[in-house]
Amino acid sequence: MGNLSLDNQCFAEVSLKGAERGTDCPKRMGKLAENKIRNRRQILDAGFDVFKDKGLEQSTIADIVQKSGLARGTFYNYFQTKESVWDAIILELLGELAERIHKARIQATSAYSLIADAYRVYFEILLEKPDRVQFLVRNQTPVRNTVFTGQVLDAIYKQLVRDMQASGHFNHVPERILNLSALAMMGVTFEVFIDAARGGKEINPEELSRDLAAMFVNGLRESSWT
Amino acid sequence: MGNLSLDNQCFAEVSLKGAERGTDCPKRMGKLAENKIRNRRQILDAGFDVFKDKGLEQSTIADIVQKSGLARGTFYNYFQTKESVWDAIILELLGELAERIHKARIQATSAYSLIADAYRVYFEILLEKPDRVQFLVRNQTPVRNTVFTGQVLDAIYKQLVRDMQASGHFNHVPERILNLSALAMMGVTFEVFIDAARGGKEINPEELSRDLAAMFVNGLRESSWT
DNA sequence: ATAAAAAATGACACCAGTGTCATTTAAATT
DNA sequence: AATTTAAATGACACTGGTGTCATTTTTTAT
Repeated sequence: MGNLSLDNQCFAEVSLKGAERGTDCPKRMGKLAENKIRNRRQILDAGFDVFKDKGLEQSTIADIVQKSGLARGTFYNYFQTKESVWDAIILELLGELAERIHKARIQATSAYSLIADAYRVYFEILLEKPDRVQFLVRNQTPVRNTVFTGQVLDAIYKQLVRDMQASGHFNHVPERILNLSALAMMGVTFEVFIDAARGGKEINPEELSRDLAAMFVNGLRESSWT
Repeated sequence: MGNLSLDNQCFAEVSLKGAERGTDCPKRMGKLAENKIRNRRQILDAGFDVFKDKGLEQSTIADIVQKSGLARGTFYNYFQTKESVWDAIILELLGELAERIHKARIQATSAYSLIADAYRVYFEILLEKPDRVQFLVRNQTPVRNTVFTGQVLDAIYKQLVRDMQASGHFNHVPERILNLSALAMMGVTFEVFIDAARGGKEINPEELSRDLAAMFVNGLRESSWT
């Protein structure tokens, strides 16, 4: 799996709409640059679809090329490998995820809500677009691999620890346990979601996040549940 | 990843030693059958080494064939794909793991020790043979994928839930939480181990299992740590 | 000892996927 | 409008790996 550094610098978030519509946006963008963005988008979208259907492993550059409607050679103007397409897709998704989860966390008013709200946001985001669920289920392994690797893991994991510390709700917990639990919360997230998806159970973000938070905050000992 | 059903029925655990030594064993085994076992063993061992070094994805049948010392054609008399070699290897490892963990669990005298002891056994088994650690680290993804899939997951996961219930130490915990926590414990295991391995930290099975158990039993709330 | 059966061997044909590059087409510049 | 620069195109050659199978070797049965 690539290293998630940005393969191709064309990261302008400028939506095409702006350029198409007229002059409400800066609009100092030639057709060339415009097309670069559109092509990149097309490749990413095609990649998402292909990965969703066949899984990263089984997907080939040829597949992506075909679905994108572009020519084989064009692909190589934007990405070197299918993995770099993958990385770009994940990066995009994680960006949104991280932002919204962080937002939820800093609003939390208790240890419990810090955990519960983050989980809820996570589940909600996934369920927002049905394709995302299938993408995740079909690619559990590579997603996990990307997320739990190097910078990305560090970014997410450290942010979680930082959020927990900053909240002040966990001052009493020894640091090594705090680290452990952050790791645990992340590790669990996946399992739980996939398990639910696999069992065909309807996922109830509200309930699931409540239970998970309760479990982590209260533990399993008797006094917690009587 | 294959379905872990046994590709090739030759699962006789009879060690070659018995046959070589003389008559202390049944020894009603012709050279043909004997060789079948030896070849299979050779392929599995070669597979383990290759996977350990290159990772499942990067490994090819050609690699395994070469390391095994057998001929290409011979390989296909025993396995259809590298994945079935993989599955056989994992199955063997999991067998040992499951047995020893179960043994530890049924001896447990408290909720805490049920969890802690199982974790300890798990870490110990991994550290027993150094190659195993490298194998795991190099193959986190496929291992996880195999373990958290279909029958195997069910076997391990359900066994855990059953052990917890049978112990009587968790009668007070609502069933859905019990299921959740079993999932959590499994999900965490990996993360924690890999994290330690990645960080280059020396792994202390004793301490790590204590902390994990404490976390799950007591939870993170204030009263648990003051 | 001989014949029949089982298994091992490795050369070979085959293929899906890759990355390149000479050529064409489109956009920017003058 | 002409020229230059940028990007798109897809045919092509190449490759690493696969699975097969006719032949040889080893084992078992007679």
